[in-house]
Amino acid sequence: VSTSFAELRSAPNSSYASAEAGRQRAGHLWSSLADVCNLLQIAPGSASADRDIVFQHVQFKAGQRIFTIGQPFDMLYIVNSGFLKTVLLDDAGNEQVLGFPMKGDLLGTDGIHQKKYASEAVALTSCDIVMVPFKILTSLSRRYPEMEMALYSAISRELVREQVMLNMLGSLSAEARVARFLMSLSERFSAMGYSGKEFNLRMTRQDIGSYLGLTLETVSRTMSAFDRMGFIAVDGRAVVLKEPQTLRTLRRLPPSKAKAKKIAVESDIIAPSEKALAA
Amino acid sequence: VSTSFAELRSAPNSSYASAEAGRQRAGHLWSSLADVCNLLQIAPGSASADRDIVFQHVQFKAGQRIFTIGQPFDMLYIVNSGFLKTVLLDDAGNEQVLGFPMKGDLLGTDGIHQKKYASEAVALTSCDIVMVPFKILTSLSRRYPEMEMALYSAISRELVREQVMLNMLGSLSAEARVARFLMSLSERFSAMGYSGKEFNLRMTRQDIGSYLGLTLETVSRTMSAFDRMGFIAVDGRAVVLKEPQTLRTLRRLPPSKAKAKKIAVESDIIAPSEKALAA
DNA sequence: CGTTCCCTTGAAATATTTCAATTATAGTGG
DNA sequence: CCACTATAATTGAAATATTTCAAGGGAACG
Repeated sequence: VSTSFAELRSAPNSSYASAEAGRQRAGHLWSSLADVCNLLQIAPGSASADRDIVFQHVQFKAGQRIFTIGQPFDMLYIVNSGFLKTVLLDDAGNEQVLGFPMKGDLLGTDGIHQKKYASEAVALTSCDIVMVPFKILTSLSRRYPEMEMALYSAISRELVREQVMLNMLGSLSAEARVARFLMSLSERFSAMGYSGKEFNLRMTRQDIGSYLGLTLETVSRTMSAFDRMGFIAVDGRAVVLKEPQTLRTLRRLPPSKAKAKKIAVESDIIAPSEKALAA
Repeated sequence: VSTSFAELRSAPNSSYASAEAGRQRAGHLWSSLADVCNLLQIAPGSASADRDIVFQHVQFKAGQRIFTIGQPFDMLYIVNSGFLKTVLLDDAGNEQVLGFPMKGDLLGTDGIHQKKYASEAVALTSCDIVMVPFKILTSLSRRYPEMEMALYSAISRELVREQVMLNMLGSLSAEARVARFLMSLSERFSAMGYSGKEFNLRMTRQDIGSYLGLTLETVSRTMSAFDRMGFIAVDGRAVVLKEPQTLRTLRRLPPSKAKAKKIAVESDIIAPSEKALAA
């Protein structure tokens, strides 16, 4: 089931590579409007009949930026293949990871407001990206109402996704955040037709930590703990989900219970398999 | 300068009042398209000439819900006056505060995607809200391109606002979050023509804490600390900003410095005014 | 004028970070 | 192809920020 995840994963994470931002070279592929609708999981409606409009693809290598903060906005991007991260940069140049776009995701919508991109997108692996000029999209909206709704819907979905993240950062423990992160990846891989049970992380612990509002050490420790508890098997970037249901519902290791376990372990009265949990 | 903030502020915070959700009574006011553009701070363009379309207002009292999670989406709302909070509810019924909309803010855009509202809006004070049927807005978009852009722009702005919140929750200390929250309120009050220096909080410490990913006690303590340090004067919900510049740039009390101060205080070698900071 | 909710403050508990050292992994160039 | 270097991941121990628990006082509302 799981397709070859053994692609390159260079991601040199070069902090200030805005020089290399932009198009690497003219892509060789083109997509029709129907292709794009399909990628975005939109019912194409009558718009799919439009054969006049095609969209160019561009390829990016790991580490390259699709667009950068402040760059004039005129284009939306749709991921056709590959994995990316979107980030905000503070004045000190520190990255705040906002998300990990993959196949079917729409990028760049945050640029509409100020006519400049508010975040930047970095390729974590080789990527194939469809370029969609915003002007063309709005003109299509006028001709095909279902395209209009699709665009609103895509942006609205992004909004909801961020709301869920805010909720997560505002209310969940480190364990719960990591657990949900893994499940979210799992679901997205499944939706793409890959295995939701076994997959490779494309981002560093640092990236995950930034995304979840945690330090990389906490992420590492939490994953190791999940491994010891038998919820997952983790080896570097390779992850196997063994108890998805546990991960899905994990909110926090109940403090009272945890305390009880700790005491129990100290007095050696519980099974060794449970010691890992309290350790 | 500061207008009468001494309105009612009941906000009984009644957790499950979905029964009272919806329109309180038919409003007596109506807005033209030009009024709406003005409220949203949009250049009206040719659309303002359209006198055929008017939008109804509705009044809400503190504690009432403008819309609730899961309710079928067909309407956007624009705040004409009053203060609200938008919240997410988890399965246990706990509120996660997403924002504090006020005059000029657009509500309900998160409902576009699933055709159901993803969050709910609760009045914190009496509110006057303009109802804008989404269908009418999209039909206007087709007639007036500047209306189309205005709508995209408003949603995009919301997206950026949430990104900034994610950054805040992911990377800032409790002190920095509270400081930025106060400055953000200040700027919004200023933009509305009120005093940005002195204002009343319309939300509880609980609400602020939820919004900032902190407990209400931490919010209270942090504000008290700012007061002791002379950055603000706080008395319940009344706030006076005394050193906005300090608040604006506050990232975290530098640990090394804080430690130095602590030691200094313990050995009684620094000025009393500085003791508050280390205490 | 009592009841309820809200705010403040302290002290102890605890989750998470920070600092530091070690091992693994991937990409580079001889 | 191998060694070399830089980046990434793991883990421990100590430091620290924030939460939790608890109690008292204050403001608002009916």
